[in-house]
Amino acid sequence: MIRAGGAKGVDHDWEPSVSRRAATIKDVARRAEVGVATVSRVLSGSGSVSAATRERVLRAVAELEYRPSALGRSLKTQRTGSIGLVLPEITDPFCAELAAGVLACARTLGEHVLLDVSHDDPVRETEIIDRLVEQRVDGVIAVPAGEPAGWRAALRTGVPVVFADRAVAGLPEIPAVLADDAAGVRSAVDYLAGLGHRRVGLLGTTTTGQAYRGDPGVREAAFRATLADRGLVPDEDLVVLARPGRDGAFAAVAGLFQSRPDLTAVLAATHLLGETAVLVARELDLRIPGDVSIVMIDDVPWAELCDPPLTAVGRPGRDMGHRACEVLLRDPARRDRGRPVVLPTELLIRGSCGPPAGMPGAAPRSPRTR
Amino acid sequence: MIRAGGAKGVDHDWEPSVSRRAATIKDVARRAEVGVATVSRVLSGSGSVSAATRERVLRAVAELEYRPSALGRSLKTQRTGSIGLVLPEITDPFCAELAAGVLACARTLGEHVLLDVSHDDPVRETEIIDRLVEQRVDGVIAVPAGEPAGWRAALRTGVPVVFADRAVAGLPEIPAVLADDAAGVRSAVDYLAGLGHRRVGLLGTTTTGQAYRGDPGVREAAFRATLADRGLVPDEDLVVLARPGRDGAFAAVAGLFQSRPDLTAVLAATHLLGETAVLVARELDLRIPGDVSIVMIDDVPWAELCDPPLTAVGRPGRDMGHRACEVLLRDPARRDRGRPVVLPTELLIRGSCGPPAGMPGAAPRSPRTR
DNA sequence: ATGAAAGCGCTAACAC
DNA sequence: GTGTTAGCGCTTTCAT
Repeated sequence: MIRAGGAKGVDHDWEPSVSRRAATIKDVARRAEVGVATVSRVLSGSGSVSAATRERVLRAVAELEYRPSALGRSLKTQRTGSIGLVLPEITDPFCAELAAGVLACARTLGEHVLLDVSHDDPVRETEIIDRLVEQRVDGVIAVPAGEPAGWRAALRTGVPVVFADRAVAGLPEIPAVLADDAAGVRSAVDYLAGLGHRRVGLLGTTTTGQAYRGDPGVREAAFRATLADRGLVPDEDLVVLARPGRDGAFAAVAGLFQSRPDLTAVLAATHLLGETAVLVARELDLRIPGDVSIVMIDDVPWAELCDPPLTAVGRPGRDMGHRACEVLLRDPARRDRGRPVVLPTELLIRGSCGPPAGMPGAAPRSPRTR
Repeated sequence: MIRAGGAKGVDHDWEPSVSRRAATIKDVARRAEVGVATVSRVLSGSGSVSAATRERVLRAVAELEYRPSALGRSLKTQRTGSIGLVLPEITDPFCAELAAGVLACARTLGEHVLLDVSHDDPVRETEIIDRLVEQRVDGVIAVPAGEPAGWRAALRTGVPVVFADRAVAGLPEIPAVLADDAAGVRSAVDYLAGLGHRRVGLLGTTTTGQAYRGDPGVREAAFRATLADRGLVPDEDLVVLARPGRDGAFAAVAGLFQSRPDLTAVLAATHLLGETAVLVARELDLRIPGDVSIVMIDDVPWAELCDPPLTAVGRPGRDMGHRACEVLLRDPARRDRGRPVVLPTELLIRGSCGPPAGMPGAAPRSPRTR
């Protein structure tokens, strides 16, 4: 195979085709018999090039199957075109939704997404941040584990950071996109109280490490506040905080259900707790909603498949991810003011709640009438 | 703003701290009064440096909060330390599991993961591949959408590719990590037949675009073959192929259930179809398993929460992801031989199957006895 | 309209 | 043991 040699003419013997080194901008320039700058201009669309030249360059690009290297470009421009996404867990349906939102937005903005999971471990999270900084990502979106130190360090490097779903106490300078959890809890408790429930339990989570804004704390507080507004003294035995993990959830739920058989309704602060509540209720032969009504925070696919379908407080995970990405990438103004973006929740009434067992009008030990 | 432009060693006036440019290896070298190579040696641990020098360098690194730039390094070494992960969907629980496996393995190997989703759209997938190549990822793991062209192009650039969960027909040279779907289907059908079922339906999916190895085709084939082995002529009316999406699933399931009330069991080839089957059965007032037994391929969290809990063929999504990553990153040998890695499935017997309605020993229109 | 050349931050020869 | 230097592939003045 003979190939007419270009300007400086010496033919390369291309190696056996299979693994010849990727073409660089220089190869293209040589082949098109132009300077590298011209190739760059053609490919970036900036500057001006004659039609004929452009044509030649494009042909060389095609013939060589040239792919510009983002490495060279990034080094020069000091932008990598990728952002980091730090999630506690990718198998969690809420996090996955959030990720989908980030991905969708990043795509429209032409950014890549570097994903990593922290398992809610601050040490690991800090490690991840470090590596992300080393990669020189253009920004980071995180559902933070709660330890401020790592994030402070990140800030010092100058990477823009946006929190989603949770915010870290003591870092008001980092913008956040949150769900209106307080309103969500309120809507759920109001609904339950409206049904006639007087002894409502809360299945919450312990706050590991630092306190969050936008997480456990506010759910608990909103729970108490709503009850108080209704003139119900929150019975402290009825709020139980589960340790992280399935076992913690199980212990908490079983403990609550067994120690307080007079309980008529419960609000599960996470979908894990909701799931556990359903399972434990089944094990204890408690009917839903006949014996106990359940509302769960976070709507997940299985909520509708449950029998009865579970009433839930839906939080817009996908929107939150999308929004966080927008704030990060195209809203530096907002990034500077510290006010968090708060997105509304929605009470999705399905079949898991009814009037309390003793209630006039309630069918005793049977599916709800009303 | 004046900066003393010193050849060697004039003190810089650092700017107001808030956004001064990140320190480079040069800054560190200058501050530690050594050459850049020494800094590099200290940081990479290679070569030899005197304890005293190392000390000085480390101090400078700390004082400057120096973070080596992966950009510079990658450009030089021609390795980015990141791999691409292309999934049809991140909100799908199976994909999320797979992603978790990849993430776990990548982490132990010190690689970053660039995630993108194709929505099973070949056009989009090709776009993603292109961008990944441009980023010079060290390799890509994909649950492919099915169009070979894009992958052929990828191969030509020299990026190693490994498929997971599905393989693309016509690309035997790309190694794949698959689940043993045929065995999974067989175990399910055998189980159903053993229970006494004679009229078993299959809810499959249409094969969009190219045919897969490891997806719809083999499930359907295994279904027919198992039935045949049992001496049952597969009734072609009983296998229905759903179009992608919720609507397609619904149409298929409703169609099957309504047109063939004599059906006593059904195998759902995907979790979406399983979910839909449960919903439709409920709507049609068909009891599970009294009127119809259901087995689903893919075990998902809600399978246990269903009432009754759903019997399913579990596929090791996380392992598959982990394995795919290993094959990609540390098993170039296997990468070359074309034989796919096949991981076993597991039949998880729960409560959604019983003997067929008319069966001697079966309680008519009621939960299973046996 | 186009080319030459100077880096971007790093590693790896190669000198000393 | 340590410094100097030549690139890696690209963009971007600055000349021409």
